[in-house]
Formats: sequence, C-alpha cells, structure tokens
Amino acid sequence: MNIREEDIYNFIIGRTPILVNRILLRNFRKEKLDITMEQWSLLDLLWKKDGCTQHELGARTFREKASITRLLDKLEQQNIVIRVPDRRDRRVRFVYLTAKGKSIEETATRVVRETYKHAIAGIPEEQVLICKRVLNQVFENLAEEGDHWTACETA
Amino acid sequence: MNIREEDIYNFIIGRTPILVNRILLRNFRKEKLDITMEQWSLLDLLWKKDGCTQHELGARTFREKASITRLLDKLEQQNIVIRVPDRRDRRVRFVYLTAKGKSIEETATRVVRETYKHAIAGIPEEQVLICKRVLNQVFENLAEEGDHWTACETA
DNA sequence: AATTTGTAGTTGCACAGGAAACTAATTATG
DNA sequence: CATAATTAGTTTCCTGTGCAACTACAAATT
Repeated sequence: MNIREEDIYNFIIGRTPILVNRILLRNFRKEKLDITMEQWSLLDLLWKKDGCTQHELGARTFREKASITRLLDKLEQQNIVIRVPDRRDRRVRFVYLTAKGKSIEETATRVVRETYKHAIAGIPEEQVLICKRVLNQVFENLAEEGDHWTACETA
Repeated sequence: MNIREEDIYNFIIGRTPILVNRILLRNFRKEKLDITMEQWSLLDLLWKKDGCTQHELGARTFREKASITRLLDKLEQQNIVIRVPDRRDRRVRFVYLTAKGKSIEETATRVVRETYKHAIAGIPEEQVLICKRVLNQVFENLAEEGDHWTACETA
C-alpha cells in the first residue's frame, strides 16, 4: 500500500475528531447543557446502566483511571452524579446519576443524535459501517501492542 | 439508518484516536524523541515546506491559533524551530526548522510510518480508503456549519 | 497470622484544545 | 488623512489526557 505518514494524522486523530468535538461542545452549549463530549461519554453509559464502578467507566470509554476521576469530579460538582462507596469492598465507588443527571438525558441524547446525523449526512450507510469497522480494527491492532486494557475488558 | 448516539463517540472521537495518540507518544519516547503527536503534525508540514506562517500551520492542521502558539512555544524551547518576524508585515511570524528540527525528520517519520502500518495491518486497502473518505466527508459536513475555517483555507 | 502482591481510586506534573480578551500591525472606509 | 475594521499572534482561564507516585484496601502467599 502507498503509505503516507501524514495520513495517520489527517485520517484518525487529526482534524475530523477535533472538529466533531468542537461542534458537539457548541451544540451542547446552545441547548444550555454545561457538559463536555467526554462527560457525555460517561453519562451515556450511566443512562444505560446506573451504578457503574469507575473502573468499568474507564474500561468502556478506554480512558485512564485518572481521567475518570477528574471527569467525575466535574460531574459531581455539578450535581449530575454522586459517588457511593461499596460497603463490601471499600476501594470501590459506584457512580450513580442524580435527578439532575437523569433529567438531562433526553436533551443531551437529542443533541448528540442530531449532530451525528448531520455529520454523516449524504454518506452511504454501508460506507459508514466500513469506516466504523476499520476504526475498530485499528483499535484492535494497536490494543494488542501492550496496553493494559485487554480486549476482553473493553468488549 | 439505524442511528445509535454512542456511535459518534466510539466511532469518531472515542477510543481509537485516544489509543492511536497514546501508542504514538510511546513509540516516540522509545526512540528518544521528545515530541508529541501534535508537535509532529506541525513538523510534518515544515519538513515539506519550511517557513510556514503560524496562520498556515493552524489552517492546515485545523487548530486554533492559540493552540499553534503553544505548540510552537514548546518546539522553540527545545530548539526544534525558530520564529522569524516578517519584515514586510510585522504581524506575521515565519516558522523555520533548526538543524535539530531537520535532523529528527528521518527518525520521526519512520516511527509514524511504522505505527501507521501496524494500525492498518490486515485491513484491505480499499476499506482504508473508504474510511478516509468518510472521515473527510464528515469533516466537510460539519465544517460548513459555522466554523471560521473555510473549505478553501483548509484545502 | 504476617507479609507480599494486586487493585480501585486520587493527586501532581506536563502537555494539549477551545473560547474570549487582548496587543500590535495592516488594510479599508469615510 | 484619520478613523474603523481586520488580521496575526499572544495570553488567560477552564477542561481533558498520560504517566507516575501515592493511599487505602483486598486477596494471595508463605
């Protein structure tokens, strides 16, 4: 294959993710939602399964535990989630949505869905699927190479 | 199309770019290169065209000018680039590679190329091309919607 | 049972991005 | 020509990430 080094930038971690993140943040602000894309990615898990552990949130969003700690700090400051220690294992803290956390699900989900629709407008569905599969394969290829998240943890 | 909100995270700005960035940073460190992925993206432009303006670097990597300022601060501290004011327009500063900046091209490019090869190993070339096109189309779709970078500037 | 090893989460440091306010210089306008 | 609008770049504030050191606790080892 004709390898061009700059592809890895333009292609995977470059301007497209930067722009998507920027637009999504602006769209949240338009709807008076004071959350970030990263915070949303945790909330999205909690809306589906309230009471995850921090470890679980990290494994599923592929973030370092330190990042999870800090994202939850912000969410807790805004009274969107609370951390509840596990009585059986006092190292563990379960993360629960507050009433406020539950109440923003509908609006936030709508913003994300509309932004996503806009992002993929006019692109044939099968191409979007291929793109997703390629990115997932890239993930698998690199995850083998020594990261502490194993495939089974993230699955 | 069957829209799943979480796709926008998993798919475009989620774990794959995070992992690619992480692995690339580690691979730079293994080769004793003290640069980041973001710094590399600027150097890659300079190796092809020395003496870009900061505005140009921002337009081509799709970063805010403030980000460019800070990335160049770091590169200048490491004696990898220097900023030279334009005599004709004293607002403008041209960015030039130093001898050190030129000397790391080969190693840095090799690291990026090998990481990229590893990332796309086993994925049919035509699928990688489709993936790139999809991400570029996503970029175009969202760029229309009110960003100050116009298509012509980034082209 | 006491020590070692492993795990969940936190904190400090360095680096990166977005937005907005700001400076200095240039170009457009009246 | 003088003022207004624009442009290039910097700075500040807030948020997010990686890594490493750290705390607290649990589980395994001897």
